Amino acid sequence: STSTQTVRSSFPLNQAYWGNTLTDQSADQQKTQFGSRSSCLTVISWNIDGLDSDNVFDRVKGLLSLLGKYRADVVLLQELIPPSLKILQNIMKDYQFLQASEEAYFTGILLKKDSVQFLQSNIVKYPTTEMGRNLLIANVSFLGRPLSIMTSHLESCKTGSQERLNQLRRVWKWMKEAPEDHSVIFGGDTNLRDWEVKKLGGLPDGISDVWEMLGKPEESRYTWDTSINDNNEIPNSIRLRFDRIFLKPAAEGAQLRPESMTLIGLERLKCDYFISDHWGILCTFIFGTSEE
Amino acid sequence: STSTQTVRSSFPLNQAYWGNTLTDQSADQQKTQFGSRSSCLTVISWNIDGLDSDNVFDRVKGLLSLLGKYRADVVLLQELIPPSLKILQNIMKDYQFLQASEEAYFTGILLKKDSVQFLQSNIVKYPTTEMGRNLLIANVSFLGRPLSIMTSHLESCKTGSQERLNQLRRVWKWMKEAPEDHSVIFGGDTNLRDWEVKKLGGLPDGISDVWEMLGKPEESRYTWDTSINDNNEIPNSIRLRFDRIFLKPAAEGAQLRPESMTLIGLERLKCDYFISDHWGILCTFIFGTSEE
DNA sequence: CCCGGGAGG
DNA sequence: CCCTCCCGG
Repeated sequence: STSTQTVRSSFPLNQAYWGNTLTDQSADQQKTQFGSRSSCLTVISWNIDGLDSDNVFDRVKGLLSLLGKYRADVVLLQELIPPSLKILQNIMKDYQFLQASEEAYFTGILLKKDSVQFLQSNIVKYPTTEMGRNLLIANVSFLGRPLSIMTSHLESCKTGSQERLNQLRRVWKWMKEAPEDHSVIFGGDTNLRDWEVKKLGGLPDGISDVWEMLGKPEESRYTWDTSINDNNEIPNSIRLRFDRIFLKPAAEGAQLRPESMTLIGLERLKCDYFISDHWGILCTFIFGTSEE
Repeated sequence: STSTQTVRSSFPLNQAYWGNTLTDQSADQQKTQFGSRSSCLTVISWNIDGLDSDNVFDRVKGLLSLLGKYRADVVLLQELIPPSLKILQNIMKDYQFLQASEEAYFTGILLKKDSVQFLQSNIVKYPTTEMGRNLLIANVSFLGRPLSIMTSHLESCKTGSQERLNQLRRVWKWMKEAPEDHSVIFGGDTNLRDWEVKKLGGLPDGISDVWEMLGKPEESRYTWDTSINDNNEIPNSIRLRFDRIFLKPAAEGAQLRPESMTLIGLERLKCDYFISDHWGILCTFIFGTSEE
């Protein structure tokens, strides 16, 4: 349609296709292209490095391109900043935006309106954070089933270990205390080192690490990888699994289980930067029984 | 005698009195003054901060003054450097010197010849030290009883924790494997934090921390204390019990037990420095039965 | 030989 | 947002 063309030309990206004027037909085709079915839940989690002010516009364009390509039901973003948020909101009219703050940088939950029904949200404070971090929660309905969606950007840097683990315990506590009939998905930049999780005695009963559930695929292990990503100009090759997705399935009924996990944002932009210093995680879930 | 005067005047310290020409009478008076008896073993352990090149001569003079004041049977030094060692050797003719290395800085054991009979020595390597540290052992006879005397300067700094604990395990192993009829005394700069000992499950059976045996006296707790000692110009007040003495009594016969522990080197020199950034430990032991 | 922060790789 | 080194406190 003309209006669709207008949206495209006002935002000149080769792969960009956005707007609430997009026909249902083309949206469905899009979903089919990436193997989704209507019972499949697609989640993206991504620290988009709002603290890096270089090439911000190019990087947001690249982000929009990929978000448009995958059209995830739920997008969990960390290090959103007001200008980038504004751009996303202006383009992604078919998503509902929740944000954990208005200032500096913060997390956000984007819910695809046509598949995810927003019910309520909650912002949980981390009382001792020195970096303004918190936990953002959205309770939603997806295919008639209740979901709790959570995201956070846990305290950064090796030196933040103690505080980060306090925050992680709080995340797990909120996951555990979610209603039993809710499937709970946490996705975010945890800044975790494996030894830190070990230090807490591993994951609590009932909560799983989605990457581990999928058999620890090497190709989607490291979400922060300076051997490839040089946005930060770090000469050493360091690879860490900072970004993680945790799942607590509902106690009864069809169980949500992970189907795939892929890293996104691996392509270099024309400006030679990557969209972020983190790769994004694209994760699909499906409702099923243990029998199938 | 004239030669004694010569020694004194060639090393102009108010409190210095040294030389193998010192009369037995004055030596005994000296010992009596500090409460020693012939069955009492006096041990000094001290990291004399050879890595600090400021006021070296003044500091060595101060050290000599105190070593002369106490005339310990055994002196365990860490951070000896060749020039300081040479001065000590030239003055302290009544001591036998053992050193763990010839280069850089190293530990030494000084044995008072008229009370301690040297039998043999051993230098144990720490295979993974990054700071050239090792364990120096002397087997001696004191009052006809066999003693194992050990000293070491365990890996420094908070970051050296892992290596330091490896070294500590090795020290304890050598203490445990000393002959059963030997009393074993380790004294040195362990650089230990209390949580590190806890991490190893505490002291092994049969080995005790002398400061703990004496009831953890607060006044001899912290051997490194920047609230008083400003040699390192550290503005924060940090107090740590880096320097420790471990004891493994002989399996049979009269048991060596600690009698007192005092910190030394607490006075400021004329140059306004302390002798070292560490206090020294002055410790007395006595042979006795558990009945007395 | 404490700790933290800042620069450079 | 990695690490190491250096400096100042």
